[in-house]
Amino acid sequence: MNLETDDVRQNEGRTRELDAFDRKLLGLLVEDATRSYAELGEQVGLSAPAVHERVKRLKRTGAIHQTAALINPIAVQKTLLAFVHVDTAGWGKTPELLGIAKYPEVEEIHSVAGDTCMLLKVRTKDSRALEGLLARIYDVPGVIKTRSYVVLSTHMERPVQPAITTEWPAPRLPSQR
Amino acid sequence: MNLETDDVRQNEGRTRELDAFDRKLLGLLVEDATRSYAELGEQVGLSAPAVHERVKRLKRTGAIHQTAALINPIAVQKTLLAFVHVDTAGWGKTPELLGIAKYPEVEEIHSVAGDTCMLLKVRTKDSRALEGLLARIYDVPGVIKTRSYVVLSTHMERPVQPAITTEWPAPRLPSQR
DNA sequence: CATATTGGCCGAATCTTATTCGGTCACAAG
DNA sequence: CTTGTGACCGAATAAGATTCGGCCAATATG
Repeated sequence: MNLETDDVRQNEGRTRELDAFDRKLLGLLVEDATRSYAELGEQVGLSAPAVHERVKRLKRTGAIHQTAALINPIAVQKTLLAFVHVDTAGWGKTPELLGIAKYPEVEEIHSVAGDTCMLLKVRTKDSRALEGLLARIYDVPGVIKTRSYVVLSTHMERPVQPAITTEWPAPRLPSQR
Repeated sequence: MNLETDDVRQNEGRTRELDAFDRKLLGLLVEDATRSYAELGEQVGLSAPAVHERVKRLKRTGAIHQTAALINPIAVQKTLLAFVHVDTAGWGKTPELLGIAKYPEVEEIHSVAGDTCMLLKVRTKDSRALEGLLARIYDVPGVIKTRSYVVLSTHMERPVQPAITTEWPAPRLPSQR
């Protein structure tokens, strides 16, 4: 592969408004990133080189930040999914807490508004492993308590979708209740 | 592309234990699914055709269920991320509630143990859109109330990792606290 | 108004990579 | 011991990615 080719990472800042073609391409690629440029072109009505050019730009500008294989948690022995709310004394966004990112069972770490400080999405082999992870979380200075929501079943889980609902249907009126 | 070629979807059931090569390949592909088979082979110590064979099997057996472009929420105008806990009267897993899956801002729907019935991960354009979505959730018969945790900042967010922590370091002993 | 300049598209090469195809080897069952 | 079976490899082939030159429209420029 040539150097200078496909250099992602440059011009991260550009956000030159996505047009209809870009949106469609994003939709198709989120669904299946293995499609050929020829097929993509056919779907959106462009030639393969034109699609290639656009996809390259989407990557360059960061609209697409990664192309990943999504794996089945069961296949890799991660049967337990849980969301852990962490209350901390003071400002929870400490390097120590972020340090738990080193464990591959931690998938997300967010600071949230509401009665908790941090929210974690974790996926472990079993409850034993969740316990091990929670123990490590409690080790972090400033952690007051945690509340874990163990997932019983997942009805849907998908990557960020490019589509946006522009018109929210009116809720049923109170009189109709 | 040939028919009969690359038919994923068959033999979903097979879970013939993943070996070290498979794990390494999964790790590499989760990180970047655009790598060539030659490069993958170099990394794990196999020839390109051998890698191809294994990756095909990983897809066939469902260990890899999708290859997706992961997109930057900001690029598609989805600035607001929130986790919504939904309390329902009775068993919340109704078709009506699952019906909200049709909105592209809904990324996850789980049934959870704990004081709530369902947990949603949603990503919207702004708080206005979150309101619109919540209105639709309240429309579902049986929904008692919701609690939303709005994300202020995301410190980490990544796909399912194949690695597993086998030995959890011992927590600090109480005497050391 | 005439004319550069730019950006984006296309078809036609070209080159890289995926995929297929024997053939070999190790291991296990008969 | 012989026969399968599964997985590997190198080489050959096919498919797809990437590059290239030219074209065209929209927009600046003199």
